[in-house]
Amino acid sequence: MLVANIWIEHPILKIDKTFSYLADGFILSKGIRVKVSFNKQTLIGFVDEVVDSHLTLDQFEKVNGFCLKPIVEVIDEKTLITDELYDLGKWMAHHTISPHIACYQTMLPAKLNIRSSSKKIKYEEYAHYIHDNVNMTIKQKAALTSLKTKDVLLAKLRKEHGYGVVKALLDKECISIYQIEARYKPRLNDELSEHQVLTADQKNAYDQINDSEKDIILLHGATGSGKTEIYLHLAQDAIDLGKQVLILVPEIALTPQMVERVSSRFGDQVAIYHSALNDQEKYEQFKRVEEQNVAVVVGTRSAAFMPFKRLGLIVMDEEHDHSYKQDRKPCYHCRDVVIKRAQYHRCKVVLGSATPSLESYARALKGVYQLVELPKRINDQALPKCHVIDIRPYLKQGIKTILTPPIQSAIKDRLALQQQVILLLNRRGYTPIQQCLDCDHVMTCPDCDVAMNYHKDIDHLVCHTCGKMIRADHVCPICGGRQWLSMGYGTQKLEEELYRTYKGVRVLRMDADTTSYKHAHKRILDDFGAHKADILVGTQMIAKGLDYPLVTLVGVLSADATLARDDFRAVETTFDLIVQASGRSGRGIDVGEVMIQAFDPNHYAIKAASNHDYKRFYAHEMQYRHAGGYPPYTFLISIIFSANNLDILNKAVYDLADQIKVDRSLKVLGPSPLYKIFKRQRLRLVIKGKDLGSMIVSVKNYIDHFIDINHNIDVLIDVDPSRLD
DNA sequence: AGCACGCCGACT
DNA sequence: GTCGGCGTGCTC
Repeated sequence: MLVANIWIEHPILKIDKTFSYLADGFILSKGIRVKVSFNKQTLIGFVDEVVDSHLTLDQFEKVNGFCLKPIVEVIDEKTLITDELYDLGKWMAHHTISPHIACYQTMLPAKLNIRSSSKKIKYEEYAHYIHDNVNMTIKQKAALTSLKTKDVLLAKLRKEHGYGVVKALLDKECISIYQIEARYKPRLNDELSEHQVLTADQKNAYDQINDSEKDIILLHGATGSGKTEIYLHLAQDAIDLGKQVLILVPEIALTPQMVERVSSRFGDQVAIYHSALNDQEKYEQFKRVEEQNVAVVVGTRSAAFMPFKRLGLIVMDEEHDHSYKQDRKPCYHCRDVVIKRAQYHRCKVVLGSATPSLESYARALKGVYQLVELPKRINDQALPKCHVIDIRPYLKQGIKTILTPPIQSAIKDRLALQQQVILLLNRRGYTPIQQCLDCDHVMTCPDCDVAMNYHKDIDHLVCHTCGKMIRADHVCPICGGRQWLSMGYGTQKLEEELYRTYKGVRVLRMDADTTSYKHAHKRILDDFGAHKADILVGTQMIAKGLDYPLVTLVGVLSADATLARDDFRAVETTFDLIVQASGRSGRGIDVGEVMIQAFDPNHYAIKAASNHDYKRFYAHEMQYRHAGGYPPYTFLISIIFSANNLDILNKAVYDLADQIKVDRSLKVLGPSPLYKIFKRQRLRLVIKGKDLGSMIVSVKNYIDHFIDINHNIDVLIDVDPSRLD
């Protein structure tokens, strides 16, 4: 008797274990989807393993105390995943303390998601030549001849030769029709470009990477030092060996530029994978990789799970970026995933950044990773000159604009020279704060305890945490007042102010609001690249990777806003943002300039960033991490508990904290209250320790028990969280 | 999450 | 005497 252990796709995913089913008469292997009856419902499951039991059905029931049910139906003929990805899922479930099924769902494109087996896969119809026929018109002959060399899309054939002609050929059985699954090919450059010759510095770095005995290389290169060209050369080497290459970028906003460069080198062997693709496109890209029709994949976090069979190189650009960390269950870090995959494929991982994460840099200094440095910009181009502007004196003078006089005149100069400007303001919307004129109440989201932002274009207040919207003419919930004071600056207001200040200026705005429609990122960036605008305004999504030679001024308008965050990584994030944004300036012939507006211009992060001095920042920040007992000196596990009822939540979590505190090897911080989101009250525990492996095991035990007895409390575990705010 | 079983109140 | 309220607990 064959017994299949199956992960059940269950709505609440709280049960992380397999269920056994009778598999006699089915062809099964791990990674195949099946329909099974589960508690009087038919659910979809994912086969883990099939074991040949020597027991009979009756004996099995006696031994185990339950009766095996047969599998209802097998969905897939072939397994969805490779052995490697199957093991990767198990590894991920353990290391992120997440249910296995959640991990496999994350790894597979939505079309193959276990639940969504019913979603239609798109097919394309092709026409195929069979034989000639004597009774053919000239048009029919022409159509048939065009088919002789290769099969043609039926729709295309009909369009070119006419519907009737094709029908006649079909009736005469001169052609046949067959269907194959559609394969999305992104529109790529037709012309291929040659590899550029590496400069001496680049060649040196390239050689160091190749000669390194270590498999993980941290490429610490200044912004504009030509890291991408090195990636492309390394990729070519891997392809020449018949291997595949994975290039990761942190945000979709960066994929157009990277895709452009990679595809102009490698043509249609390139696949793109990021969250803006629809389900069908993702599925088709996944299959292209599986069928090995792709040599290079460029993508964001989720591309780390592509079904490669012979990876030769993984590049992770901007490795410090926090969007590599998923903040939903399973909270995995893309860097950990690709390092794991590289071990399996025995290939190198190149982590590139101008501002490496402290963890990675520390590992490189310790010799765990190979450190390769590229301190200078390409062709000895100067790093941009940075000016830090203290906002406070202007505020005292009563100047109520986000653009201080020095930056205003600098922008004016650039516009006169027909050069371009990038302005970074890490706040979307029009104004971030709405205060009641009668009682000073600041309007917060009714579901989330965070201030609501006014968006002028839609004339609504928007909660940036949950998306809730309220009409702008709302009444104050405290005093009934109707008059509101709008304070602060968002990108919309900045855009408006630029139009007012500079007559005839052309401004593009890039933030979550302007990039919601498909291909919006590419469209905005293409327009800016074609100099259809003078100023690009945006949130952090414009800080990284963009390379426009006409940009000679970058303004970071409120540089220390991120410092106010109560988070161990707040300073690092601020430093990164300033250095990365600065790096957009002066990448062409003209020397670039950067203006940084801050309330605290003497803060060490701002000073170090304005001097492009990573090492000094690193030394300084590591002291703080050491003193505070934060990563990379310790490991953290964050556990966020949420429930509708605060009393129940408090009691359960305080009890749990007391239990864990008995364990002397673990340090427990909290429970600390977090602001509520989506109407749910939240508490967090942070576990600190020196040995992540044993921390994972004990936390898993405590939480499994906790979930068993607290059904109404949601638990989100983040092993090695990238931030705590 | 469903969907059962289960143990107490208002109806023909 | 039973129809049905939704509390509790299980799902191979």
